[in-house]
Amino acid sequence: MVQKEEEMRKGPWTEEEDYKLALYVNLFGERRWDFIAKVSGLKRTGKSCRLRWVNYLNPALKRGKMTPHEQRLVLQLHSKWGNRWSKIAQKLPGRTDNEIKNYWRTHMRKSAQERKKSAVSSSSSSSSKSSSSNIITEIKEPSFYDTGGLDVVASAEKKFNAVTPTSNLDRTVSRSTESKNVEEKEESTKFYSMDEIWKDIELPEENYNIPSQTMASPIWDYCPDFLWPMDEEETKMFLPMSYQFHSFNQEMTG
DNA sequence: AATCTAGACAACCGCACCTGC
DNA sequence: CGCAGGTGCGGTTGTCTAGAT
Repeated sequence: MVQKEEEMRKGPWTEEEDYKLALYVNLFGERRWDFIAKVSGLKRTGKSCRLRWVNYLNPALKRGKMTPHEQRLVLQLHSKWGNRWSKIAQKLPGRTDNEIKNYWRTHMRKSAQERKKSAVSSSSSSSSKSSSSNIITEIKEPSFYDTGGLDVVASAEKKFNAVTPTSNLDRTVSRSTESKNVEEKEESTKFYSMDEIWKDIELPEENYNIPSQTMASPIWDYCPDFLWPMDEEETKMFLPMSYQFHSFNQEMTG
């Protein structure tokens, strides 16, 4: 049933793997990942396929740097929800939880380092831990970028999340209504003053209208249009993968 | 030019939850 | 009700690259 572990590929995805995955996700939708992994002939786990799609191949993804607006949104939402990355990602179309998580991690580490420096240089006797900016904690502490203090809200919400539909789409739809309720609940919960948070980041207002540096996922640069509006070409997809990819390449190269 | 470092991004892992049997 | 498989999430680690030294 389950493929032997030694047969499963790990590590970076190749272009060919991306092609295959994109084709089969288009055929079967963004679900049944184990099934897709199996029928596509990819020596990857369903989990790995899903991750690759969600974080990289999904055409809805924005790529490139976070805009100042997005950066502020992340900070604002994180102050409300803590490390609920998927929840935060829902509010930033085209951004993944992984991307936001990475962004946060990188920038909080940076902020923490700067803070540490300034703390050392300004005062060596200050040992107060009740700083208003406790959103930033010491580097190398466990989960240093975890705000903490939101456990109550988080656990309450966890119970609220008990009803979860199956598909990604359903989940998103459901969560949008769900999160609204949660938001209503949380609206009254205390969160960090934004002034305190904004102090830690640059706020180039003038950059607001700068178009975000976005681009399609790399694979879409060379994926032909015929891939997405599916028609009789679908039948070809059921040919052996070696043939499919070969003919695909021929399409690409003319 | 070589090496070092930090940032950005990709991917894996473990756990929890959901669903169908 | 319990179990197994599928899926999603958060945490963590690995890799690549650009800039600094």
